[in-house]
Amino acid sequence: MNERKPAGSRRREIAGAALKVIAEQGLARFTSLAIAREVGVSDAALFRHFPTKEAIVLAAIDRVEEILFTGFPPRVDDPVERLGTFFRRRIAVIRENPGVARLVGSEQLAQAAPPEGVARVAGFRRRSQAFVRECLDEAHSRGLLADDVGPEEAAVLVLGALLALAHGPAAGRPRAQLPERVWRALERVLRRGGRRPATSRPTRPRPGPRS
Amino acid sequence: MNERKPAGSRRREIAGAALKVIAEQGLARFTSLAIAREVGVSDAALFRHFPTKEAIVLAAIDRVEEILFTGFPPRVDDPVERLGTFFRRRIAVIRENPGVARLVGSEQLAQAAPPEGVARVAGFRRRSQAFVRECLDEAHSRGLLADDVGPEEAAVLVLGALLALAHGPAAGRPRAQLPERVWRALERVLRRGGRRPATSRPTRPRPGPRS
DNA sequence: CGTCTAAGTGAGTGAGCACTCACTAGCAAG
DNA sequence: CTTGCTAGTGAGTGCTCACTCACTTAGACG
Repeated sequence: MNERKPAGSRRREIAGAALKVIAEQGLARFTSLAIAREVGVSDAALFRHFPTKEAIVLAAIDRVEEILFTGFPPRVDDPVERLGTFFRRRIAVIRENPGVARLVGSEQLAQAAPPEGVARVAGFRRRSQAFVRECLDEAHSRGLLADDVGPEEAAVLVLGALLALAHGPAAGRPRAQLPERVWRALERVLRRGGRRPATSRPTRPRPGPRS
Repeated sequence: MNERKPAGSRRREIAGAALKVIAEQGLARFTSLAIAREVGVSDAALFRHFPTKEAIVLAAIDRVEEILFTGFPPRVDDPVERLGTFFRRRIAVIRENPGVARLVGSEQLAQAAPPEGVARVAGFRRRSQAFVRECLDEAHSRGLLADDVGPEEAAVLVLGALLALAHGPAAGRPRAQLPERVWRALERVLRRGGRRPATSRPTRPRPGPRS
């Protein structure tokens, strides 16, 4: 028999394993046996901690929410800079948790989840989109946006860049700073007067605090 | 017994039905029975025309290629305008074949396909990305690009916008012109001198010829 | 018309899956 | 140590799915 663990910790472990399997192996290989092997127990053991496989998926969705939305929304005054902080954090999250982006972006989680879970994942997307829109609307009404780019189009550009960077290959070394360059390009494009020579006042690098 | 059809036509019909099922119902409901019901025959009949379900998926991938890459690449001299033509065509394709974008963008097809198919779908993405990069590199070397946006960043913006528009909701009426506005914003941002007051010389509306 | 080919069918078959159950055994408290 | 609790197990169970097979019959052709 395998090592025994208290229920709470096993639950988290199982949810994490589910996330890992679905992210690394895809839906087709996302079976209770695969989850169990990842944890190192028999498949029957899973059902001591969760009533169904769907419940495991829901717990995995909880984990995704935790990963995506800690320290959200960033509290930064300037709306464009706030958007930049969000952008960089999302990129970091995607880098550190490969697969999570693919999960939320593609419909894979939705396929495995009960309707409740599908709705929650859709909610994650809406929440991120709404945040981007709000930043841009605020920037617009404060007169910070360049006037040849409406906030609606700007939102598509920002969200799209995020999607493109997330779906791209795991970003080999030479391309590591690409996201940063993309954001700087975006900021120049979005900010009123942001297109003065590139030395104007670029974004603060913010090595800093993860709220 | 059902109406009999010659083999070639049935094959195409089955591939199309597979595409429809996988796009509309998702991977979980993508079963041979579902395909068969879509066509209007029994599931056993499918295997008169294809040796395996995987072979059906491969045929569906052929169909996707046909849909995505007819009239590709556009033959337009100005690289930015060429990119615009591509952008608009892709948007149109996505609009007319809902689901196809989700298929290629998300990993759904990959989950159902044998490795050969996965590679082909990855090739579709690479081909589109390479085209975008080539347009932008050419524009750059011809001095057409604004000099505060490198071709690499520009490619992320263009591909991202495409992704964001494709993944968005099926675009209710009021938002119908959003893709056009997004492209115009992109063009202003990319072109050297494209940011003179918005009345300068925006994109030609091109009501015109589908090559 | 009769003949032959092959598209179509209903009833399987075996494999893999989520989930169950009777049972084992680690661990905490008395 | 004994007792009680529960995490863990191996051997199922029933279900769905891809695929097969013996057979039927549409329909092209002489």
